[in-house]
Amino acid sequence: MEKLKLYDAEYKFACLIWDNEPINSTDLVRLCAEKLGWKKSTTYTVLKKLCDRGILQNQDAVVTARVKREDVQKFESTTLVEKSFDGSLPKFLTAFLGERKITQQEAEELKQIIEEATQ
Amino acid sequence: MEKLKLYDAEYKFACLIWDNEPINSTDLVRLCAEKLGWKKSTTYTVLKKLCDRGILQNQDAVVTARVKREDVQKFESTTLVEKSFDGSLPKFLTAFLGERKITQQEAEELKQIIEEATQ
DNA sequence: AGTTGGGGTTTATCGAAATAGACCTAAGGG
DNA sequence: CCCTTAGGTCTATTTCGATAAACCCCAACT
Repeated sequence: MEKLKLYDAEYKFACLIWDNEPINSTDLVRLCAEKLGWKKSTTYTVLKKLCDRGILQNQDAVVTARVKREDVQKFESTTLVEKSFDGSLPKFLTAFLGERKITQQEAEELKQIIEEATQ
Repeated sequence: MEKLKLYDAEYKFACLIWDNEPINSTDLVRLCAEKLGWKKSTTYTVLKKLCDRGILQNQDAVVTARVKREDVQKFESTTLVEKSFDGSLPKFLTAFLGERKITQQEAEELKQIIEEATQ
């Protein structure tokens, strides 16, 4: 299950599905035409690839996701932190914040999340 | 100056420069051959592109960076958070941590970083 | 004068992501 | 019975990131 890597077009496509599943495939073609400017065959091509990779499924013209959005997000964020920050979350956070300032409230929220992940 | 986006090969290359600047271009060719398995022309091709984009510079065969590693890292992390998490750092953090647990010490470090960014 | 090595540029190749064209089959309506 | 439409496949085409081949200039050395 290591193919959680989605390319840009695939990711946008998957987002439409996460936001609308379960969705009929013909409706999906319409939606992609509208939101992404895709032709019918483009939609089916990408859909098939993601189905083959086990990310989505298409049964009786009903498309659903087999992989949760959070799993893909986690994969992406982990990949970035590993690639650019030695796997170090503090390094990531330092870079992300830079000179940026956050409000008291955001800070509390973040600390809460950290608290909950502390063993 | 909005072209801080580096592709994978470009990023690896830039890392070598950040780690070794200032570096003579011929030495850089050697280094890339060793570390990345690149031919001379590959090195010069990528070098030129990054110079044209203002990321690096090559003056009298001495290569240096014009953009700081931190700026690229900040751009990358910001881009990810915007693309996948609505620009919300808490959402990112939640996804990144998932079921993962962190040690007391890491938690302290993170909270410290947050503290410093709180206005 | 010929060769070697440093310092490059210009143009090409190659694979893969992104997108689409052409075509196919089955069901249903007039 | 023909035509349309839903639902889909298979095979291009286009684009671009990654990599390199071939070539060029010039200074130094022999």
